[in-house]
Amino acid sequence: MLKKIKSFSVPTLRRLPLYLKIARREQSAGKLIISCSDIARECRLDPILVRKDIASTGVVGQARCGFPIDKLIEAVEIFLGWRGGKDAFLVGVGHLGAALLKYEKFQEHGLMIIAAFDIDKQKTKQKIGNIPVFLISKLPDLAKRMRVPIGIITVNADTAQDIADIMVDAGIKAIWNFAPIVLKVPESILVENVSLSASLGVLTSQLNRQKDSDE
Amino acid sequence: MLKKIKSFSVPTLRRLPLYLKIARREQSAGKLIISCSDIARECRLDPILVRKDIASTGVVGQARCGFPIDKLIEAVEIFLGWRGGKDAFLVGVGHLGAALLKYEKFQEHGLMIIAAFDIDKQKTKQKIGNIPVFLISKLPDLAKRMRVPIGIITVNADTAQDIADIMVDAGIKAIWNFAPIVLKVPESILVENVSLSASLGVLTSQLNRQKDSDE
DNA sequence: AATATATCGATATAAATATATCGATATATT
DNA sequence: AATATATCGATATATTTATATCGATATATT
Ligand SMILES: NC(=O)c1ccc[n+]([C@@H]2O[C@H](COP(=O)([O-])OP(=O)(O)OC[C@H]3O[C@@H](n4cnc5c(N)ncnc54)[C@H](O)[C@@H]3O)[C@@H](O)[C@H]2O)c1
Ligand SMILES: NC(=O)c1ccc[n+]([C@@H]2O[C@H](COP(=O)([O-])OP(=O)(O)OC[C@H]3O[C@@H](n4cnc5c(N)ncnc54)[C@H](O)[C@@H]3O)[C@@H](O)[C@H]2O)c1
Repeated sequence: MLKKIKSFSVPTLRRLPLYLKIARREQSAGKLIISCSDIARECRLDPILVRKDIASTGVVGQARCGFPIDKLIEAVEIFLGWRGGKDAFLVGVGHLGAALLKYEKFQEHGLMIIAAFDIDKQKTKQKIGNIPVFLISKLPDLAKRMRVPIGIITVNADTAQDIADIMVDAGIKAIWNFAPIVLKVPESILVENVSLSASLGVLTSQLNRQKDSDE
Repeated sequence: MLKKIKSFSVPTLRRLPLYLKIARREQSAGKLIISCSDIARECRLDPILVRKDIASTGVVGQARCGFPIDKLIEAVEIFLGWRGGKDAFLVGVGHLGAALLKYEKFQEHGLMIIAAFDIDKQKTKQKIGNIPVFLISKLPDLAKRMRVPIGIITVNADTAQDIADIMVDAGIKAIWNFAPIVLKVPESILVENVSLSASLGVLTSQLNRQKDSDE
């Protein structure tokens, strides 16, 4: 019974952060109202699609004018779970992991990376982006005590499953996975994969086809 | 007339790299044949979906057995444009850009980052991941002379459009954009965005909804 | 040799997503 | 004040994507 969560369209969830970014910028520029058409033009999307996406956050607009920016921002932030901020642990302080730790904008997305972990003792000697790095062995205890909901995986592909297992055991509910493998986790655990291969596949495949048709 | 390129499903293009990775691994392990069911199980997808995806690459299988791995790999690589390798320039040697430059696996995806560019002269003093870094002012001439098809954007959001303009002028055909903005480019230019906000939006939104239903 | 079974490939159906249409309404324009 | 217009919100349609069904076939099993 409880399983019947109203699930929202993933494409919608992926577009909303962009609308939010635009809305915030316009708000900073002093605007009080923004219309779906404005957003759609900038995103190069159909205004009807933007309106439907925004409708799913529950915010109500004004005919002929658009949406009050403050209400729109609030609704989208709440809908995305970006209000308040969620704690996260990052595991794998390598090239990519360090880049993420140094990225300051995640706070705008309600993500607080409060600690990082690595197996390499050298990495624990310094803070990165003002975030402390601990030995991976410390993760379970810390995660349980602090009830950290999100784990970020930036270790090598062949270690990623082990780290996922550790995270699940430690009570982490959602995993943001940058390693190029499909993690095996219990159904109740959310996994979102960032697959650069997938993205690159779209680009190069289309590039190839375009070239073929040119000649 | 020429515009009528048979376009393939983007979801399919995004899944194929994963199948390829699995196929390559199984080939290394000595296997000669692989079935859609095998791949589907590992990817946690419906075998029918995997079969349809693979069918779009044109490879033919054997009833009751599966696909010859070598033929499958060849077909997917060709389909994705990963055979031969495509040259790319990267602009913005900051935290993220440097991580990408140091990532060795892009060659497996047919991507050869042959040079990087930055506006900061300091960055040009050293190779990163064995890739030379030049001043951004050198890009147009080099790109034109070498006919580089792909540009990777890892500069700050507020500079990304300028860099895109420079790339388009320099004859680059496809842009892999890591900056969180929608680039304005001519229709003929391909753009693929890597949006961490989008990915994070899916994760946190679903996490929120799950939590709501728990209590 | 006969039978069972797993898989491909084609076709059909279902579900999800995107686009179109239309009335209502708030503002701007005449 | 009357009219035009841009936008919302709801509903309808079209398109895309995913899943199901079924016959053909190659191998394994009895
Ligand atoms: N660098 C990129 O641009 C890039 C791009 C796409 C995908 N990825 C993926 O991201 C992941 C990380 O890539 P990277 O380039 O940063 O690799 P990296 O080798 O630089 O970093 C991996 C880090 O993980 C740590 N680690 C290894 N095993 C561990 C364990 N058991 N517990 C804790 N820490 C452990 C290592 O010490 C290292 O610091 C890989 O899976 C890679 O495929 C990276
Ligand atoms: N670091 C991350 O984890 C991360 C995550 C998501 C998105 N991004 C996006 O990726 C981009 C880069 O992020 P970052 O953290 O690496 O930033 P960064 O500030 O570390 O790097 C930006 C680099 O671009 C260079 N640059 C600026 N203007 C330039 C110009 N006109 N020509 C050439 N080079 C120029 C800077 O000198 C710097 O080296 C940003 O758009 C950011 O939003 C980064």
